[in-house]
Amino acid sequence: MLINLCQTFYEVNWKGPPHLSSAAKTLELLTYFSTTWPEIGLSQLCKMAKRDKATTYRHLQALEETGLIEQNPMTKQYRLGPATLQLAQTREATVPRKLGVQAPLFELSNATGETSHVTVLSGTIVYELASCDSPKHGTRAIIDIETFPLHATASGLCALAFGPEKLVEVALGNLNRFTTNTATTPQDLNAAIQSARSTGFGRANRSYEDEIQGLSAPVYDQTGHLAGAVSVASVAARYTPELEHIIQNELVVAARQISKNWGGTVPSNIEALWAKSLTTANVLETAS
Amino acid sequence: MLINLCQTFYEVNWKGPPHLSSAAKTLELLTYFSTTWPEIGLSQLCKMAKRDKATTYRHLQALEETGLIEQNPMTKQYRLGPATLQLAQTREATVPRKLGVQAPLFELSNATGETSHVTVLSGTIVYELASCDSPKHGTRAIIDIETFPLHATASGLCALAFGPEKLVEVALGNLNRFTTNTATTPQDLNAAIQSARSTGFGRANRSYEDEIQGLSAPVYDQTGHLAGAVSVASVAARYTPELEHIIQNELVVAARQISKNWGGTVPSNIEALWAKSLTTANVLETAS
DNA sequence: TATTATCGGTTCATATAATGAACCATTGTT
DNA sequence: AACAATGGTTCATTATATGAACCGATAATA
Repeated sequence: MLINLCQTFYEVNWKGPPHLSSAAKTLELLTYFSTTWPEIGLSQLCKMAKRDKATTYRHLQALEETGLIEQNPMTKQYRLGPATLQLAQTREATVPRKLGVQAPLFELSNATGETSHVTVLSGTIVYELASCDSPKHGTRAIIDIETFPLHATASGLCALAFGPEKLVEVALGNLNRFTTNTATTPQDLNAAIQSARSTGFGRANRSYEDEIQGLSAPVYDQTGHLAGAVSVASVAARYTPELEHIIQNELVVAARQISKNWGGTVPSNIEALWAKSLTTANVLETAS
Repeated sequence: MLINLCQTFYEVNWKGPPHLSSAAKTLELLTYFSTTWPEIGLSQLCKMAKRDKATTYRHLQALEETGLIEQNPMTKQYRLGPATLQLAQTREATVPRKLGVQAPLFELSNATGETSHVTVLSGTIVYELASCDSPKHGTRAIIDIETFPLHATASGLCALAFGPEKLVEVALGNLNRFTTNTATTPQDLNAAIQSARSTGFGRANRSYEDEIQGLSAPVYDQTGHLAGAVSVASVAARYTPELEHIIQNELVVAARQISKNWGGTVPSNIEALWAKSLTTANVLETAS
């Protein structure tokens, strides 16, 4: 698992896998480049990756030969290269994902007044695919990570609850604490997964970031398996049962639409869970 | 140099570099995926890359761990993964290129009635960045390669003529013949380079594909060095001096605009070459 | 101006990690 | 039922990656 959640604090808590293939080590370098840190010098990258300079240099050269990175001729620092654009173009031509996501996300953000985003599951990693802000509120959730921890985010919980079983093992092996609410014991995590499996929604109640409440619904593609999740990240301070009800309704709409755009459909057991959840929510709402 | 110009004919003429690092061999696998061949099985990929199955499998696993490729759960074949989208997003946020290219390309195709495209130079490789068709003619050039040979394309000649000197050596080491017009001797190549240096335009007269005539102008970025080229690919059958004159005029406009959008300017010596070329063309035109 | 501390890049003996022939388990075809 | 594909795995061999020390250049420090 090659995840760098927060490059800024790379010094602390680095615990690299004991044995990585040379190729994997080379590819891992790519994860250090981000929009917040787009250019990295050789020495800096060595510190980040905790690797030798000569090795890192050779790895960078391999990446440069294929155009995945390039050297800024002015600063001598390295940055992602044009080959990345090629690959993305081919990927999107092969498996159009972003295309089927824009409109539903826009609707979702509009209807809820909150930030929405879509993630995709590939292997054991949950990736950010697209996100959409709502201008309704001054404060809003900002999605600035690229890979989502399975155990601490609504998207991740969706993957755990409705994706391949092996994911749970992976998640159990990596129960990082992000906030006081993060599930860091197998018991807590299983409870969260069970909750998702009984409601049809992944829920992250300030478990990844303080003040952010995430709610998430699974999305399917033509394989019939879980392909990702669509989520709404709300500012916890203004989270109410009414808002949750709205979000759940809109999530269901978006999840259906995105699944359709990806060539799949939401399985009937998930639809049943949603129907139950929404009815219950309705009851609660009318009771209040 | 990791170039796979035409994966369809991988069987013939494969002559891989003698020694590649493991990482480089892993990355090379990425080049076999294209829009025309988006999914590749393990055995097939072994044949293409002329590599052992076990090795290829391990390489694929490394790529899969980072999300650069994924396995289609239905067919078990491999395809590019979602991480490619992440990288492209970061790249475009770091070095906006496509953004500054769309409008000028559209204008260029419109004004010339031909297919136009922009390439970027990274290291010693010329990459396709974007292209734009014109609906004017039924027959039109289709750009379906991703990396452009230096010695046989207009874009490549621009890079050789106006880019770093070392490119020439690289090009001389790889004088593949594509058509009967391809420059396959150092003499021919030098003549083509000199022609570009004296006119300010790269020219590929059916040297890469039969029936395609390419014309190309250099583009610059904030470093002050050549960053790429903007080109028009015409169907040779309808290529006339008048059309060439139009294309040259429009190329100059596009090259200036794209350079500006990329934070650079066209150097005055190039501008001088263009001024001379266009005047000469004018004379020819009025004379005819 | 000399000193020091960076930086990106290079070398070479060492030992670790990549390799591929042969293997297995499935699947689909004849 | 035999065959020929496929994706995936094993393990002895050895080729390949590694990193401490080094270089030259640049830039800040004294």
